[in-house]
Amino acid sequence: MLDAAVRTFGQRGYMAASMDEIAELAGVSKPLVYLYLNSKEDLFTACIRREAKALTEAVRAGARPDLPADRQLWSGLTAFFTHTARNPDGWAVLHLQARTHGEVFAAEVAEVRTEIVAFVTQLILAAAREAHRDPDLREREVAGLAEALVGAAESLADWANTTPGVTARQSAATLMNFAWMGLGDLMAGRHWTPPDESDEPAGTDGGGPHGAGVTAAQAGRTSPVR
Amino acid sequence: MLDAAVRTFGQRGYMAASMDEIAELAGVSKPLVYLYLNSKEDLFTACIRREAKALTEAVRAGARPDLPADRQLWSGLTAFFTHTARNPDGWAVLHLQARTHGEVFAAEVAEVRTEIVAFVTQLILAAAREAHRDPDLREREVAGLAEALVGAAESLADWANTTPGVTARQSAATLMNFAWMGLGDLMAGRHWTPPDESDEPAGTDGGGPHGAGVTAAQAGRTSPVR
Amino acid sequence: MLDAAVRTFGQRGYMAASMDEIAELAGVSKPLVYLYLNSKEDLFTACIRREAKALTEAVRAGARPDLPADRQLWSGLTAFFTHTARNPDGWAVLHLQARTHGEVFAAEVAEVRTEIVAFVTQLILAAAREAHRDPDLREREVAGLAEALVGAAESLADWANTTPGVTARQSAATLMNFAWMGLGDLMAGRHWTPPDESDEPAGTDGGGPHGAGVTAAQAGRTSPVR
Amino acid sequence: MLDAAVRTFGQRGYMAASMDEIAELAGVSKPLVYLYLNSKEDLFTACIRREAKALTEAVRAGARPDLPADRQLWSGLTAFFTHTARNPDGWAVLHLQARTHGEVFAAEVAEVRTEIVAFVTQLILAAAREAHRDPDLREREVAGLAEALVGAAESLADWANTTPGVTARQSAATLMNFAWMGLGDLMAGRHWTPPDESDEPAGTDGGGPHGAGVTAAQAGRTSPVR
DNA sequence: AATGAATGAGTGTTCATTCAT
DNA sequence: GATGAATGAACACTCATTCAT
Repeated sequence: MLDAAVRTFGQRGYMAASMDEIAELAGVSKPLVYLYLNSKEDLFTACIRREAKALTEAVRAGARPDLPADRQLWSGLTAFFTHTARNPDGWAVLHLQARTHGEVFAAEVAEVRTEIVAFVTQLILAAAREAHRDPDLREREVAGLAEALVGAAESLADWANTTPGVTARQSAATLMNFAWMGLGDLMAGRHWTPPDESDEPAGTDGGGPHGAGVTAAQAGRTSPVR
Repeated sequence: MLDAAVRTFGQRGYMAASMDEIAELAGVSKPLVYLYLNSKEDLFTACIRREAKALTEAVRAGARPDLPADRQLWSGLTAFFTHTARNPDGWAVLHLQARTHGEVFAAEVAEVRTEIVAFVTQLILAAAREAHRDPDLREREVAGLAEALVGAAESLADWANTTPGVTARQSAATLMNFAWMGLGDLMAGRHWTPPDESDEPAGTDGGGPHGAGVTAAQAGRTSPVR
Repeated sequence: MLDAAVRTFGQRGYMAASMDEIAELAGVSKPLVYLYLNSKEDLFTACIRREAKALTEAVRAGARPDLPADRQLWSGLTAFFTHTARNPDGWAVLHLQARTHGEVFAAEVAEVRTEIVAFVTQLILAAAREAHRDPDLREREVAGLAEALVGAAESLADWANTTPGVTARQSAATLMNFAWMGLGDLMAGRHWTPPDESDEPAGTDGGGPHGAGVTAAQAGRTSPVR
Repeated sequence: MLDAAVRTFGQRGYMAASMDEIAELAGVSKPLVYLYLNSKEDLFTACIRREAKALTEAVRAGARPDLPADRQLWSGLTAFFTHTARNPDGWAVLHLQARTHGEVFAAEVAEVRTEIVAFVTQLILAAAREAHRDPDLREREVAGLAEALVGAAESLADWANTTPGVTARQSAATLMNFAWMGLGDLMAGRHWTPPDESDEPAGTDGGGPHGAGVTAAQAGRTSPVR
C-alpha cells in the first residue's frame, strides 16, 4: 500500500496525487487507506519515513566501516546511486516532493539528511587522520565540504535518474574523481581509480568502466599528489 | 504580473498557488491574467522561461571569457550564487517547483540546464588546454564532471537560500575549493584562494575589501601539485 | 438563496440537508453558495438569524403597545401563530433544527428566545399593574410563568403546523384561555373571549370561531374571578 | 446495547451519532449491533419505542386514578418531570431528535404523544365532572387545552433539563399554577398549592419534608372562584 | 454467536476557468 | 480593455453497511 503511495507521490507529486489513484493502484478501496494511514499528510509522512529509512540503511550497509575512508565513501556512494536508481519514485519523494510541499515534510527529510552529512563529515575527518596529516581543516569547513559533497551526490542521482544509460558505478566514479581529486588534479592527469568490483555487495549493478587494480587508487588516496 | 506569479509559485508551490492569489498580488483581476497568459500551465511556463533566461544571463555576464578558466568559473559561480540569493523565489520556481510538477515543466528547465552544463564543460576543457596538458579526459567524463559541478552548485544554492548568513562569495569559495582542488588536496592543506573582488562585475554584491593581485589564487591554481 | 436553504434545512434537517440540494433548489451552483455564505455552518447561522429576525419582528408588529396587556398578548400570539403557520420551515429551523445541532446554533436561538420571554414578562407585569393589584408575584415567579407561556406557545405552534385545520386564531384563543383563565376558571365556565377581528392586521388569517363583542373579554380581563 | 444507543443519540444527535461510537460504548462489535437491530433507522426506532414506553409507564404510574383530577395531574406531571430529568438522553431522543430527523420517527413519537394527550383530556373532563358543572367545553376545545398543557410540560422539561437547580416538583408546581389557576387568578393573588409529598409514589424523588393534609391545595382548587 | 476487515456512496469544500457586460 | 459573477469538475474524507471467518 505504501508502495502505491510512493509510486504515485513520486510521479504525480504530493498535491497532484489523488487518494483515489493511490487506492486504486494499491488495489484497495480508499477507506482502507484511511483506516491504516489517517490522512493524506500522514500517508505522505509514512512514505517519507519509509524511503528515508531504506535509503540510509542502504548507504550504511554499503559503506563498511572497516575500509579506509575513500573506499568507504566510494562504496557508500555506489550504494546510494544504486538505491536511488532502483527506487526512482522513492528518491523523487525524498528529494523533490518532500522538500516542496510544506515545512513539516521538509523537516522530516532534513533530519535524515543531517545524519548523512554528519556521516560524510566523519568520513572526511577519518581520511585526514589516515593521511597522517592533521590538516588545518576546521570543523566548520569540513561541514561545508560534506554539505557540498552530499549536494553533488543528490544532484547526480537526479541526473542519473533522468539520463538513460548512466550506471550507479559511473556516477560514483565521477563523483569520487570530482570530489576526491578535484579538477586541478584531474587536469594534471591524476585520477582516482575505483577498486575492483569483487568487494562490492553482490548484485549491485552490472559493469563499470574501470577494472584495473587498486594500486593507483591506493596511491592516489594516500597521496593524490606527488 | 509575472513578478507576482513567480513570487507566489516560489513560495506556495505550483499547485498550492491559486490564480486568485496571483491576480490579487499582481493588483489585477483574474480574467486579465487569463487574457495575457492563457492558463495556469502557460503562466507557470512563462515564469520558468523568464527566470531561466534571467539566470543564464546573470551567469554568462559573470563569467567573462577573457579570464583564465578557473577565474571564469569562480566569477560565474559567484554570479550564480548572487543571482539565486537575490531571487530566491525565482530559484525555487526553477529548481524546486518546475521539476516537481510534471514532465512538461521539467523539460523546460532541463533544456536551459543543459546549456549551462555545456558551458561548464567548455570551461573545463579550456582549463585543460591552459594546463598545456591534453589530458585523457574523454568528452563523456568531462560531461559527467560538469554535471557534478553544476549539481553541487545547485545544491549549494538551495542550502545558501535556507541557511542564514551564507554569502554568495562564501558559497563560491567553498565550491571552488571542493571542485577545483578536491578533497585530497584539501586534506593535504592545499586550498584554492578566491581572487580579489576588484575583478567582479560591478554591482554584483555590495561592498567588500578591495585588493590587488591574484597571486595566492594563481599560486594555488597553478601548483596544487607541487 | 436563503429561502432555499431554510426550506431544505427545515424539511431535511441540518445534517441531512446537502449543499448540493440547497444549491439546486436555489437554482444556482454550489460554489456560488460558498461565495456568498462561506460554509454550511455559516449558511445555517444566516438562516437562523433571518428567521429569528422575521419572527420577532412579526410578533412585535402584532403586539401593539397601546393595547391593554391581555389584548397585547392576544395579538402577539396571533401574530406568532400566523407567522409560524406561514413559515413552517423557518419555524422548524428555529425550534427544531437549531436546537438539535450544536451549541453554537442553540445559543443563537436562545438569545432571541430570551428577548421574547422578557417581552412576555413585561406583559405579565403590565397586566398586574392594570389590575391595580400589586400581586405578590416575585420577579422570579413571573419569569417562570413567562417561560411556561412561551413554551406552551412554541409547542402549540409545532402542533398547529402538524395538525391540519388548526388556524392561528384558534391556537391563540386556546392558549389565551389556557394561560389567562386557567383550567380552574374554565371548569367553572369562565372563558377569555377574543376581541373582534376588526383590529387585527389585515390579511392575517381568514375566519375565527368568535365574533361577539369585547365585553365579556374585558370583564374577564379586569376581573376574571368574581 | 440500547442504553448506549440512547445515550449516543441523545447527546450527539441522530445523524452525528456514528454506529462505531454506539458499538464501542456498548462494548460490542459493530456487526453485532446490525445482527440484533438491522439498521441505524431500526436502532433509532427501537430507542424511540423504548423511551416512549418508559415515559408513558412512568407517567401512568405516577397519576393514580383514585385521586381527584388536579391531584392526578399534579402527580402525573411530577412523575413526568422526574422521569425526563433522570433520563435526559431518552428525553432528548424523544422530544428533540425523533422529531427532527424524518417523518417516520416523528410519527413514532406522535403516536404515543397522542395517547398522553388523550389521557390528559380525560383528566380535564373528569375535573369538569368533579366540579359538578357540565361546562360547555366542547371535545375539540378540551383537546386543544390538553395539547397546550402537554406542550407546556414538554417545554418545561427541556427548560428544566438545561437549567441547573430546577427540580421536578418545582417544574410541576409552576405548571400547575400556570395551567390550573391561569394568569388571571395568579394576578389576583390566588395560587394552586402542591400537596404534601406523602402521597407521592415511593422512590420518586429522594427526601423532602413530610406533612399532613391537602388543605391549602384543596382550598385553592375547589374555590379559585370564591 | 461474534468479529476483523473492507467498501460504495456521498459529504463539504476548492479552484481553474469562463461568460456577459 | 477589463471585470464581477458564476460554474464544472475534482478532492479529501466519512460512515452505514457487509462479507469471510
